[in-house]
Amino acid sequence: MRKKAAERQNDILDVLRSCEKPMTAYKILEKLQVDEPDIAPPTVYRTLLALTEQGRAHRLESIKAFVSCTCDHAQSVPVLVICEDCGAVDEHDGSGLLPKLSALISSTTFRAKRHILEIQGQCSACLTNPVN
Amino acid sequence: MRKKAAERQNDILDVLRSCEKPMTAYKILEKLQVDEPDIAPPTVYRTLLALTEQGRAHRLESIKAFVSCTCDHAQSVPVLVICEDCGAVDEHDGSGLLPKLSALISSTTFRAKRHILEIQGQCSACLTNPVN
DNA sequence: TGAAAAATGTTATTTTATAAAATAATTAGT
DNA sequence: ACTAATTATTTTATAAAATAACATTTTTCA
Repeated sequence: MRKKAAERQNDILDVLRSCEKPMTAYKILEKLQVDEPDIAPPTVYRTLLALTEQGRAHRLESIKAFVSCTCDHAQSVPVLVICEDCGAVDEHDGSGLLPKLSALISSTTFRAKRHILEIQGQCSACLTNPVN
Repeated sequence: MRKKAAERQNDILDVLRSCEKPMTAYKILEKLQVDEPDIAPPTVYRTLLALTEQGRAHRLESIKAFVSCTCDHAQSVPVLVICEDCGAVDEHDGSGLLPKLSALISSTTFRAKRHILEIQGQCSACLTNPVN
């Protein structure tokens, strides 16, 4: 008996929410395989593609991992702040940056479809309390 | 006879410059292997790491590829504009965005080390002349 | 010179991602 | 409601990207 896409999407969102840290596709796969041992990578990747297209999850391109969206899913410019030490990710809405960004690139001639804004560094917890 | 790191770095920069489009690590490897058939992936990755740390090349995280830097290598916030259709990449200096970015994240508590700004869309050439 | 450290090379493997084929579910026409 | 055509999903297999671990060479400097 096979699952509907929407149901799978919820399963994966549940996994992402239950782990505060970003998860790679294969980590997600492992979690799903606890209940459904036959699931294979393409199922996970396909579902993650749907989720990211809907804005319900984000892919952290710089660390090849995924998090669930914690802001407004409709926002067009998520800014993902990643702690290199503990892996925690914080999400902000970067819509306010769009005017400056458009000015920067030759926006009259380039049609932007997707903005990828990621910031890597150390979060306050890891700065305060090194060796995490 | 083995090559010095600086020489390898120049070799790879030459490859990146001679191809206007972004190159994956393995495409670079292929090019190098024309002259030096024994080169292996780690050599390429190590050299690319040095180049990106120096700011002489950039890694396009969202498409897993590399380009040579065309701006000031010292700039801290490269904005890489990628055409999804033809693959062309344009580089801009996004330092001017830093104040707004800092304001957005809790900059008093997060210490930013690296900014990843990539914009995907269609360049003017591909908009004007579809089916490239 | 020669021992220690640093840089580079090699082999093998791991991790990430997707192509292609197979199967199941759904839809639309009658 | 039945069945062919379409669409969606799963499965198998493999491709592509990245790195771990170890070996070797070069450099440094006592």
